[in-house]
Amino acid sequence: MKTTKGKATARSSKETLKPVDDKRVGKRKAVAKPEKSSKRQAKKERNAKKDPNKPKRPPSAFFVFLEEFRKTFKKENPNVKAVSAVGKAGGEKWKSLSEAEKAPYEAKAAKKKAEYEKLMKAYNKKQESSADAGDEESDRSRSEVNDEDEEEEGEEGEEEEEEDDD
DNA sequence: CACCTGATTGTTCGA
DNA sequence: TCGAACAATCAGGTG
Repeated sequence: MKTTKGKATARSSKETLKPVDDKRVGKRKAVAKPEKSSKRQAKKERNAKKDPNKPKRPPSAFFVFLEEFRKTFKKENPNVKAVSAVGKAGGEKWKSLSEAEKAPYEAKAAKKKAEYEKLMKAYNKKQESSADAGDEESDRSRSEVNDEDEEEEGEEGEEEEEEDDD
């Protein structure tokens, strides 16, 4: 367990309790290797192409919020051209939001994740098919999340808590 | 000309 | 269990 540090993945317990920032990765590039430009940010799948259909990670609630925030931010700050500016402002605002406010974003992120899981299945399948292709259909049949289950705004009825602290 | 970097947090996979 | 990487963005900077 190692609670002494547990700074990372502290979310399991209570990240908010202790400052997790600390710039753990600072620039997600040094940490492990202080030197060496190990900064590979996924380029443009140009030369990557390592995986035929590697599903891109779904935008987290923060990114969903950021997307909208960027519009607003740029709208009020069309002069700002630094992506870091939006990131900082977004991050700050994000922390300012209440769970209820983040709920809609999380819900959206949750949906993306659901789709991502589906893609992952296909992705894993593809890799496996590499060795032996042929029965992918049988296995996928049951594994497949039903053929056409478009829940859409179903929303399961969660969120919408309406905290209304005001 | 093309790719990398910065900056934010969250999520996800791998060892 | 923990860490490291990557997701969008966008313009500037570098090889």
